[in-house]
Amino acid sequence: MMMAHAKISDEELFDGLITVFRTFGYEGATMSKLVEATGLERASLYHRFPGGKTEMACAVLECVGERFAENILAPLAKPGDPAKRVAKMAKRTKEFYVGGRLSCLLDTMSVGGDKEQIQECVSRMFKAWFDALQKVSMDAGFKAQEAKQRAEDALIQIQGALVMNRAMNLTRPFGRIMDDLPQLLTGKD
Amino acid sequence: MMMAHAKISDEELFDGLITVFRTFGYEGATMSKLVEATGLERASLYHRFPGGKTEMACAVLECVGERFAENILAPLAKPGDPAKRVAKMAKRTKEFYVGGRLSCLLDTMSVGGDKEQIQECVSRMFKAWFDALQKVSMDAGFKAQEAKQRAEDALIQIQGALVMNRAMNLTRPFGRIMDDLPQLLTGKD
DNA sequence: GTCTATAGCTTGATAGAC
DNA sequence: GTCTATCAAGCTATAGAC
Repeated sequence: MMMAHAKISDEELFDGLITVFRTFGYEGATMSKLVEATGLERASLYHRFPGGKTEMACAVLECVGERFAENILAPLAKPGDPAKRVAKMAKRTKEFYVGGRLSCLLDTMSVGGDKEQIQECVSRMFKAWFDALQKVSMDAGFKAQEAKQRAEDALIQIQGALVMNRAMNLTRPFGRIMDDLPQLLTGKD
Repeated sequence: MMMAHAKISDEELFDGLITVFRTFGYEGATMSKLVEATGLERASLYHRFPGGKTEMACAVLECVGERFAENILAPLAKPGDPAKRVAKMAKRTKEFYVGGRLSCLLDTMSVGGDKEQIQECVSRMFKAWFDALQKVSMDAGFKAQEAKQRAEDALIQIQGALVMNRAMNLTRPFGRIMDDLPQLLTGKD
């Protein structure tokens, strides 16, 4: 029996790809899993991404980077009280990772890292995240060096909490870390 | 041409297996890579681990768990000043992860986690690590609840720093986190 | 206890119809 | 732009010689 042609939107397509790459990492994200998650056949995925799995992975990273910038980092650059901006960012981050139950794509995609192109994408996106955190910390009155360290600490704690959640199924630490972010980045609640 | 029989010690064998699983995760650790890293042929690996890749992964986790308990967690349970014990633990941890340049096996092995047996191993070993940290924090005078939170924070920061190092090639945060561990876990330096 | 050789399946990727 | 059908290569795992 012939299957109905699945004409899906870019958003649906990327939702499927993101889920697979985030859950299984680059190596674990097989074409079969990507086909199942998107509803498109192999050849259709290759039509959209002629560079194959590597191009899919990079496109997925870029897509998540854009969504992250719009939904999570944008509030950090708005005017107003830095502590309130960070609180908003923390709330959005909690939602983005579903209370910590989802892994970070940048984490899982960096495992095994023998594809230079992917490592470069991951590194660049982490840098954008870091810069946004450092900037809001400086807006709160911290000098560059102090703000840099606080931004590092924030990223470390977010990533660490997500790892602990994946490995031990602990959701509480992630929530606590998120709630403490305004204090960490701005010195105030 | 016939290859010389490679009779290697259990330690050499596990060194090879650990390196591959830690670097590439469970999915990325292919038999070819394991063969190359250990110097044994496929069939010889299956002779030692009849359960195949899954059994190898579990054995590797147990082996690392033992080494970790002996070299890193043991100093925590010795008599003496808790802050000094933690400092010793931190020093050993730095060496274990080569200044942060190596990933944590528990992290990379938990990516993709569709093998229940492996997830159970990872979770159990994290628990042992956590318990040792909580205990030394209680030895330093903190009540159970406070010590639990400090142990959580310590694990989160260690894991987070290792992720940041892998993804962004930043070694400095890991060293700083390690140096701050005595303060975090005991309240003193 | 290690090896060579191979089975059977899945992988990433491509050709060509519609 | 999606599909079916197929490829060569790589995968996990096994059989059997020494």
